[in-house]
Amino acid sequence: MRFKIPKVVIKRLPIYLRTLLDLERRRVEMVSSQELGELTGVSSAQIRKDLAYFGDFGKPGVGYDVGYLLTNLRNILGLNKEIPVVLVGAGHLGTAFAHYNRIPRQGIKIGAIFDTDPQKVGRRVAGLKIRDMGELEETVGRLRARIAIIAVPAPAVQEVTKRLVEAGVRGVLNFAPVSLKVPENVHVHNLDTTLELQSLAFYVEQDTLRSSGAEPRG
Amino acid sequence: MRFKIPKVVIKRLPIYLRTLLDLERRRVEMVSSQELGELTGVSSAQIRKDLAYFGDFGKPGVGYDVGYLLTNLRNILGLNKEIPVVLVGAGHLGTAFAHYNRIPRQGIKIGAIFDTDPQKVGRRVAGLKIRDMGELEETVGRLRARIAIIAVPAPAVQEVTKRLVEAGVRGVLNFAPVSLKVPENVHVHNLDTTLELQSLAFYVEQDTLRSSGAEPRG
DNA sequence: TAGATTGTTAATCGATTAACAATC
DNA sequence: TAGATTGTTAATCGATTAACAATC
Repeated sequence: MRFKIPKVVIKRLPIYLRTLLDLERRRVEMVSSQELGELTGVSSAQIRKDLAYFGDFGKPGVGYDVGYLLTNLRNILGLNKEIPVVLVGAGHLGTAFAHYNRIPRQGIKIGAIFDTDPQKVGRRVAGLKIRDMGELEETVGRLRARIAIIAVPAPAVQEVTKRLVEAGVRGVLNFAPVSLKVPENVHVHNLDTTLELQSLAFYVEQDTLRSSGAEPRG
Repeated sequence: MRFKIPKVVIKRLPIYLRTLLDLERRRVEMVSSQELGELTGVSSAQIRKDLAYFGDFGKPGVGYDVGYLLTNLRNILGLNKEIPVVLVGAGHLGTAFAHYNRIPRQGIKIGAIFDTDPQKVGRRVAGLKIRDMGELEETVGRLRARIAIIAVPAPAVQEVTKRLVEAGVRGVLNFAPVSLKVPENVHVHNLDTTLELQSLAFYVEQDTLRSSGAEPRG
């Protein structure tokens, strides 16, 4: 990249991608930043600015070609080829994830599933055989997996992450409520239901207080 | 609240809460903003500023009393009492969520689980009987549930949300990859694995290009 | 051409960091 | 008291919005 792209911009690109896929499915050929803004909830100015970090994809007076912008977004995000990921943990959450991603989306394909439980090892989930954790390093290397989804109990997450990183993983999607320590060349995205629920509780509580006429902290 | 609290601040409060719970478990009685910062990855100045939105909880020269700050954070987030939530969808993801929250954490307690599938209705998940969607409104009302977790297929999410909101729900945790339309007094938090994976792909791809010496877009 | 919409610059808004007087 | 750390103000940094010349 010629200069640093803000993280908020990268977070929005998949939203644009999803919306454009929907437009493509509906045979829409051109879209303006205004229209895309209404569909995504992002301002038109912001969309134009976000896209301009990566190139000039639009035509003044016309808008953006849906197919052309889709191709470019896929290239930017690195989704223009198959991306093998490994899933660690075949509990309820891991199983849910495996089923949801049974069919690869935008190149992202689960290449292997691991678990420690001997009862589970060898069984199949979403068409994939559950492997023993002992095969982790070898499999990650063979698949050249750079991304891992971690759906193991919180106490095991740090150790699993360490092994994955040593095996070559550079991006981790973590579902456990822990702050992972990783080298700075490794990227962690957390999906923490507890944090989201607790912050949701704040807003719901606020609204309840307000509507009941109570006056917090004077 | 006397003035508007930034959303980023509210998102950090549960992180402080979690870390303080850990300190309490380890019998630590006092903590400085500096120490809390090292444990959470948030700067000490930011922690002091965040907390100061809600009151003066610390003592100059000493720091924060762990128990006292915990109590206050619980009060701020509205977690000082039981918070009934309903879970819609008893598929893999809903089941994972139910098992993880079998024991209430910080007051948040699953009060009911719903599904449309007649095969599932009546069966038990994490000690709770799965109810038919027909009971949704009545049950939400009876439990006075203000928060719902939605773990149903994407095409059903908007309709389910509409019914929940009409029944009194004001906060929604949505796992499906859709932009929910809700009245402005309803809060939606999205946990979207697809978006997180795709943005992760960007960073991993970048690093791969950089380390291989390739030069993107000149 | 006339109308529409881009890419980009300048203005605004908001959040983080630095610094320090107050105070335990 | 001397040392430490808070709460808060001012300075900095970053992201969003507004506006418009360029151009299809």
